[in-house]
Amino acid sequence: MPDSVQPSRTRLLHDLPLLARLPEADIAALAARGRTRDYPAGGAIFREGEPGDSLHVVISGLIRVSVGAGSGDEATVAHVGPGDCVGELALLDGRPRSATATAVEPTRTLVVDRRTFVAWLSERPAAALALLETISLRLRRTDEALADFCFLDLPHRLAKRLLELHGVSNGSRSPRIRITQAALASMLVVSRESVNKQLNRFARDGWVTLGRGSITIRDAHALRTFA
Amino acid sequence: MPDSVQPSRTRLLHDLPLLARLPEADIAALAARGRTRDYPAGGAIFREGEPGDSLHVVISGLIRVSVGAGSGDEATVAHVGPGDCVGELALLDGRPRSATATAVEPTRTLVVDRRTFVAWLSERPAAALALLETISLRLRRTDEALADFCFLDLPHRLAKRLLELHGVSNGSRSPRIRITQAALASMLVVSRESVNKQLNRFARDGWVTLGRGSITIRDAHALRTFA
DNA sequence: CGGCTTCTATGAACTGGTTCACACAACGTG
DNA sequence: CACGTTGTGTGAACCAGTTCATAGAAGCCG
Repeated sequence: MPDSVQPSRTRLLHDLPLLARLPEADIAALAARGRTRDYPAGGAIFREGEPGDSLHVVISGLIRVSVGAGSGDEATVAHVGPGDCVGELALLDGRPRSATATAVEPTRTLVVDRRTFVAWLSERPAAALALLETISLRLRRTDEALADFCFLDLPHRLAKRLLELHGVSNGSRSPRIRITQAALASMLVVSRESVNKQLNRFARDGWVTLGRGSITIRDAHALRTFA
Repeated sequence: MPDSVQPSRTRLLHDLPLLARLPEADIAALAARGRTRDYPAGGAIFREGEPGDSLHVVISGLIRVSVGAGSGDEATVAHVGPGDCVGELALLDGRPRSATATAVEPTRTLVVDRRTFVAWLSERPAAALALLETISLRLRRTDEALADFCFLDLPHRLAKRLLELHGVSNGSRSPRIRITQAALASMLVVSRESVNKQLNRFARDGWVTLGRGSITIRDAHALRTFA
């Protein structure tokens, strides 16, 4: 592999929350052992139930992580972009994929397989500790998502989700969220129609304004106190 | 601490799924540093939101783990008995408790605090790896619970849960599950009445028979194919 | 430009589960 | 043994969110 690729890969892994706090050298060692792979828009990275033993770090593009319900029904669990990763669970425990990952846009990933990763990890105790902490946090977030889903009705969940989406894109300083109502519905695991009706209620209150393929937060404070 | 206590503690930790695959000596080292604590029936081990930095391994008794919803509404997340543990998340990431743990019966636990645990762990890379795998599995199970809750209706979730409860008590070879319908409802996060009505439907089909404080599985196969 | 596809909007009928309001049976205890 | 307490059984009214049906508006492309 050309030397020129190496530094950017290292930086990529370094920005990965999963590994963020590790020494540079360790990360470089891991990056050196990965391979890149490309997927077209709509291409499958992996599917629920498949045996899986690799971690994908997104270099560029966007991946949608979803779980299905047997019947065509499915829910979007997460979107992951550059610097984040998918498939880390299969990496750690070697079990079949628990979700499906699909490229939404043309996407390039850095692939690290289980054997490589475990070998690398077993000689770096500090890395393992950091990983434990990261995975704990993720478990915690999932627990919270479960609780929200159990206890909160659609209006509250929607408000919460809007604020999250707003927060993510807040780096770009814009209150405008680029997302379709159908995609939002899939995240909240409700029907598109319900999302639409609730959004219009928020709009009537002046909390948001709606556009085709976008939602603009007008009163984040009101949304926050509501949620 | 008396020598006589030590071996049983070590065995206890050894049976803990979180640590099961570790060498005996490592486990003994950890057990030696813990302290036992006793709780009366109904006593609080810890509460949601509290700062937490300790792991409790149940020596005897039974603990109910629950999450609340602000409004008095709450859901039972798990029951943990001897050999299992609660509070491991706070241990790993030092965050506030994400759930409440209450002793259902008089309960004795072995307490290991964060500092102790991290010190112990950082000199045992293999342990960290095993832990990572264990936590991954737990994350996976939570994900699955979330998916079930999203996609399955009450009858299916109930059937599934009955089989799980049956499986747990299967060691004692009895198809009779000792649980009240209210407790079951709290696990499934539905009303007691709904559980009752569905149970009676199952009973009409001859799949279960109901008693005061107990449910007896008559046709596990039918339940399984249904769920 | 005209025509297709995607996205938003909205109402009507339906449904799974909730809350409320009971009735009743089993158990425990003064 | 009478009485509170805990647990089960059931119907009626209600409600949040679903499905179905339909319509218009915005963008995309030959």
